[in-house]
Amino acid sequence: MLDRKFVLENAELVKANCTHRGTPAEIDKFVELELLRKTKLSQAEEFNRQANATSAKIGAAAPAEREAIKEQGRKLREQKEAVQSEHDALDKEIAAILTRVPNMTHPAAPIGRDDQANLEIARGKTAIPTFDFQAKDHLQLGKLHDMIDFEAGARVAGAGFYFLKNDAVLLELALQQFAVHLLIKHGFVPVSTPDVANTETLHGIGFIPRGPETQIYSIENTDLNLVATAEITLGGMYAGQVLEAENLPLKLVGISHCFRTEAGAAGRASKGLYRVHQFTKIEMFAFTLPNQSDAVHEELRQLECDLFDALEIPYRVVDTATGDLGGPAYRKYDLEAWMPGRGTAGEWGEVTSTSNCTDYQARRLNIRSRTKNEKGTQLVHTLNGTAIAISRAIIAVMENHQLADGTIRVPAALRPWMGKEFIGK
RNA sequence: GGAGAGGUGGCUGAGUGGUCGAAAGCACCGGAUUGCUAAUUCGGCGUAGGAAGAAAUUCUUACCGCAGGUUCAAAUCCUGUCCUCUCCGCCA
Repeated sequence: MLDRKFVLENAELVKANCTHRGTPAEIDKFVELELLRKTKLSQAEEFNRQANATSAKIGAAAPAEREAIKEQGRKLREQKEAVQSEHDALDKEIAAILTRVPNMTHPAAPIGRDDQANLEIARGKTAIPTFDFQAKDHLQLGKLHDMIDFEAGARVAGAGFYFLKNDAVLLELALQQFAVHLLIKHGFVPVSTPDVANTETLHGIGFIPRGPETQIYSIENTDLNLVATAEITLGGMYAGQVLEAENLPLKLVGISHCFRTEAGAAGRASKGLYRVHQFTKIEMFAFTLPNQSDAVHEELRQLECDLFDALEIPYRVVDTATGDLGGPAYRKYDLEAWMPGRGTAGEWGEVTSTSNCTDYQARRLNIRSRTKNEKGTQLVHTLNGTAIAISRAIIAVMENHQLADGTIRVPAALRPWMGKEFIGK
């Protein structure tokens, strides 16, 4: 959520930003309602002030006068209530508009309508593999080594669910170990988070559960939802808290399962593990001071690159265009790994995403920082970044490291955790 | 899941209808003082919003887990809810 005062004072900027983002928002209406709300607020406060003053007199007043003063107080409170309810109605309407206004955008982010305008800004260290044999996709490789069972997943939970088996399980554990250990070395605090979160927390992060087209599974007759990413729980972890500035940036690496309904994704054909209803993810999250967030964002991007370089997976880094940014993101980088089994001769597929959300999430979650010996507090900035989304990382590892005989070479970085050099030998 | 207790400022902890944004202590900040030194003393010290001002600052509203209610007036009374603790039950 943006700051109301900021929107009011920068209506034209915000409007232009909404246009670039492709999210129409009623900024003019917001300005009109907000100005009205402010006058209502002052009126209500003035009535309240008078009423408080009146109440204060009663204790000292002579008994004979009390009834008259009480009556006066009653009237003032009634007037206050009347104005207050007008104010509250406006406030609700304003909040609804504001919820739909996306974050402002980093000036360097490419402007464009959709992912076609995304800008490739870097490539990984590993070259796209050229196979002198017919490359298999991860489904074929998985079948060969009995690693993935979609049929059983469907029996138990429906289409889009799966069982990992045998070496896929070792691969999942190895990827987790590898990523978590690397991030701990970079000062991240490892966290294993709840896989459910209440609706307020989801709203704070910018998700809208229980609506049409929602990506979120909700648990019936409760206020709980299955998390779509540990970003939700990691961000919510410090909701309402004031963090000491000297402890920032605070960097967390969370492990959680992620659940996504993929409603509305039916048209986006994808096979195998690429788009599934549940996967495990290692997620980075950071709370920073405002002047730290750009640097930490670059750090998260670099860490994602380090991880995929170490996995010897070819990738490109994309600077996400305005129209393709999620609501809370100020700037977003995606890593797209080369997946030889996608399309006819391989395609890029998104494997990580890191966003600087500035104070957009912190405002609703009310996460602030305090600097020693300084008065007041300020909203922190929040950032998130995928370290390893297991399902997609597995695709990239299996497909890029396959050999002519169908065995899969385990990248050196994973061998200590896998305990083997090849899958299928 | 059942029974009981409790949620107050950075911390401890008073406060059961008006004089309470809230005693006291600790911590912290500023000044003074100091040959007995983890001392003494004076003062300051919550957060958010609004108004005025160039600014220091001043005025004002809200906030005592959260949401409602009663009342001219609520930290204080009532209802709901969340959380914590203790005991019991169940259990990986």
